[in-house]
Amino acid sequence: MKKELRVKRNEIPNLTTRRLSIYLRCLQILEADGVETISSQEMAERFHLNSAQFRKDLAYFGEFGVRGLGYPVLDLKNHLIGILGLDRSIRMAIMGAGNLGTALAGYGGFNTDSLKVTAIFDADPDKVGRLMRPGLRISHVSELIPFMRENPVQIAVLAVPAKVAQEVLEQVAAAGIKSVLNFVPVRLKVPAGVRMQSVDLKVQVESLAFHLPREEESGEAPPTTTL
Amino acid sequence: MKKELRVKRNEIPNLTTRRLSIYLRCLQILEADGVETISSQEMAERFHLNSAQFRKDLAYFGEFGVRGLGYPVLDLKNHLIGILGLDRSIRMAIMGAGNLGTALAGYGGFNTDSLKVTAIFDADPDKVGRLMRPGLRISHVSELIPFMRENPVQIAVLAVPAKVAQEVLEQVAAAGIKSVLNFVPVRLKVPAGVRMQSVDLKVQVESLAFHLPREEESGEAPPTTTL
DNA sequence: TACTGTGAAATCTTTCACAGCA
DNA sequence: TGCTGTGAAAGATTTCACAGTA
Repeated sequence: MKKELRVKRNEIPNLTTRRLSIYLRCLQILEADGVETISSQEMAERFHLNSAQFRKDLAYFGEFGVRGLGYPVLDLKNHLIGILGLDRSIRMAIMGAGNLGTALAGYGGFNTDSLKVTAIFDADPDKVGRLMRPGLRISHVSELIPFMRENPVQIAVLAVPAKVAQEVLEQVAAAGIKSVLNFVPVRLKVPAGVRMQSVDLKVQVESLAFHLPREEESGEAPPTTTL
Repeated sequence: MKKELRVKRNEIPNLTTRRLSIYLRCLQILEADGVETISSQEMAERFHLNSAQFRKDLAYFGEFGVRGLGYPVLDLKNHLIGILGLDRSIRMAIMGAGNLGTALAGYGGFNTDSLKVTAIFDADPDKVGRLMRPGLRISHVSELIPFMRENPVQIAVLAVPAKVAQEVLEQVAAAGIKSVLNFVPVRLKVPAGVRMQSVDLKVQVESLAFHLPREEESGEAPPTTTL
């Protein structure tokens, strides 16, 4: 009784979604290592995961395992690619050609088989026209809407200065981009119909700072790990 | 009855910790705007937060508000700085002077009053010695331990190639660094006594991909926002 | 009066533990 | 036998709603 997707897509826990992407990465490693079948237990040991969680996460989408044996690596990998929607080409535009925007445009994880950075925009006329790498020239933000008509992108990456972030987010939404990965450390009002994920590097560091040992304290605080 | 910290530090929910850092940022904006007092309700409206959550998050640490009035902005800001431990200097080392490492070394959020990037390491002899900016020269990884004796850092940022990530993480731990912000998209075994936060950019994008509309589907999926 | 601080309820997520199948 | 798939329990987090107070 192998069904694809047993509950509505938006009922899948957010954290499950993220783990799928991690599982996919692990399976790709196993595939490269020539492993054909793996049990949830072995998977957990090898990649520091939780075996029950692994099984339950997958169970939202169907029955991919074989009782008594485990999961067929190649098959499960392909299923995950389908579930995540990585079986087609996903194009991304980077908004902001600063330090971070430039690094992200060249980031390996954003330039894979399915994911592609196909555009980068900036407001600075000095930067516009510059070639980031063969085939990737910096365009002016005002060209976003005409660009989208020729070469639609599905995801925008926000890496602009804080002052203009809200404005650029609205332009992105107006251009019809529905998914945004935001790196700007500012509270944004998300336009209706847009899905936004924020990566806040300063928050990450400050939450590490919170747990740093302090002079006034004694006693050990047992550290833990996230993600 | 104003106590600082009513429960043990490691009993504070992880998500609360992160929000503290966001609250601090909001308060800094309010301070710059000359706002002296703010209610949890106003706070929520202005920054798209949840007012009950704001109150409850703060309640882990003491009573900072005035009933009938709200919270004194300056005072609460200073409390949060103390709670997060940003009232002292926190030094960070970037491991890996590639694309991302270089961008992070120059990232504004990592170079503030309290946070400072004071070192950057790489294994490539061609990069070693290069000056990233005045006062920040790329060192060879093998110099990490002697460097730590002279200029201890509290946080390491892992931005090295996946193949060497585990090895570098262990070197970092051996050098006595207890907090790691990891950008490498790989499952790492975290050495005992080390706290690690991972930022996985590919996972972020793929979880957006998961929710992208598909050809085979009809019907609207109402999008939402994280963080 | 207009707010905070907070128990209690609701919701969400993880983990347990085992029935059932290859 | 050795595993998966999954209800049910436990645990964590958010939200409600209101007593209490400046």
